[in-house]
Amino acid sequence: MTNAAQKNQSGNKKPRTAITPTREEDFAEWYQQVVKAADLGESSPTRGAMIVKPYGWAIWENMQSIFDGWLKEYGVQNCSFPTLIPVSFLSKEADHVEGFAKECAVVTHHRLEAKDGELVPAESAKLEEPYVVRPTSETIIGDAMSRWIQSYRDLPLQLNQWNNVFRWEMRTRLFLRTSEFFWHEGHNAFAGHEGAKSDCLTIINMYEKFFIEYLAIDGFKGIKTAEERFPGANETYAFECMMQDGKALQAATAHDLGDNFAKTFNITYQGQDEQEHFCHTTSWAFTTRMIGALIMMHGDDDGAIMPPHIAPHQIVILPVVKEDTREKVEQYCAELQEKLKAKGLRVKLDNRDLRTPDKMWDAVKSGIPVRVEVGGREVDDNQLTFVRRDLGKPSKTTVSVDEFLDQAEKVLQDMHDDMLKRVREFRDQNTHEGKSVEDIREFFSSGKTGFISVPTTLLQDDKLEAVMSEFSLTTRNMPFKDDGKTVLIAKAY
RNA sequence: CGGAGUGUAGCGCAGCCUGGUAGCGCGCCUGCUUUGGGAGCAGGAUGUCGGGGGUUCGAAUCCCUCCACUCCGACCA
Repeated sequence: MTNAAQKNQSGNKKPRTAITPTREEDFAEWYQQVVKAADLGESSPTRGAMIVKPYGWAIWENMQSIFDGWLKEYGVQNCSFPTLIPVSFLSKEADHVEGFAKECAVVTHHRLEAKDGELVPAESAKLEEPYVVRPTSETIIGDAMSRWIQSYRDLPLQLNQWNNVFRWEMRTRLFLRTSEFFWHEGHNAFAGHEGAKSDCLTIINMYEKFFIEYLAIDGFKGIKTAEERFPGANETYAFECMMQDGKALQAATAHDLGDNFAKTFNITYQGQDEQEHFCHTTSWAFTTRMIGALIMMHGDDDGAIMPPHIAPHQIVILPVVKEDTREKVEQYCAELQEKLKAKGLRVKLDNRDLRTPDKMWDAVKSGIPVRVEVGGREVDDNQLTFVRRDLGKPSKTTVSVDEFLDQAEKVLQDMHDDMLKRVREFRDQNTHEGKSVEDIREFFSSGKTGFISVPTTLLQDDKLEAVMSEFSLTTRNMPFKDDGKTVLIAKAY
């Protein structure tokens, strides 16, 4: 740690950056500090599981409400299945078992009893068949589908649930990988493979659109290699993003399960041909991990930067009061908030009894897109001063209230567009082309970070595996844009 | 789950080697002055030293054990 950073942490000197360390000094530690500084979440007494704090949850709620609307538009219906799944269900699909068995929490009793001053599972209350806390719900939904679908007229069946799942992860990081996480899981059934495949493509395109338009993030849409597929899937479509440290993060997936689960759970329908057929099913999801992605893709050394269209608060108003101006400034700010709210904007008025600089840094660290400062001068001139979070102090502008009301939406949209542009430039600048296994070795041994794009034919190269394990690399996906002729290789979260 | 490290006030840490029942900075509370890029002075509150066991007259400190967290792997959204 540098001297400056130490002073920063002890709080004695004016800090260089609001977050210590900087991204360059220690990206992993920077990430954790940003999560803490923005008050998004924290670890919990339950091993590996996180507490999502109100500000973090507000982001998730915004993601939910927007995407949920899109799903309904597409024809998907929400529903709810049990958190606990009979063990026998999970063991029915061979690949699926292999994928999830080793990370399942298991419920074996239904009662506790006091023993030596402690509560322990009661022997007499042992379950005939244990349950697993769902790691994902293909099995229990597959079972229901087998009963719900009888005729071709019942298809397609499109279901979704917003819930939490549990996977006993060995190594956890807040929002990126926790033993419990929140997501939506969609499960659709179709008459044939055509429907399932086109469903996956529709969904992955919806994810892409959502990420671009609301989260200001872009990445690579493509198909997973066989090794990286979801357990039990015939094909996995994935959206891969590049974090600011050059590592990859899988942002969303859609799985073409073929008739694998239909065969295991007997999901069949009678067609117009009077014959019995197996359905083709899909499953797809994105998770609270996206909150981590927002931090790692947009954040800077002063903390989080929230994309305007998903930000819990798009604008924060800071009253800058002196004793003699307090009353008029506070009233002016309250009116300003109402006017902005009337335009459909999410506006926070920070009336807390704190010094202005403290409130200001709070707004900076939590990444509120636009900060509005109002002091006695502005009140007298019917003006306000605003700053864009991503541009910082140099973007400070003083305008009349009317002007701001007119342009607020545009300021937010401009910020969104700039954020997206920066993300795309970063992605493109850090995606390199390679032709051979040697190119991969050279790239990663040079200490460079990012993705390397190589011909798919290299997957058959005997020497590939050695390089992959030498640098802890993974194949991310085979991007659509190259028609499956290339595969992206990177370190991953 | 393998390797490494860390658990002491809300946060960051010192004290541990050489046992004698706790300290610093920030934060927090009160008062006054302040408030537009992290304020100043003065007073004040806060700890079962991660849990359990052992050694000892006495344990934050020594020993055993469990747990949690962080980092690097393996596994995965």
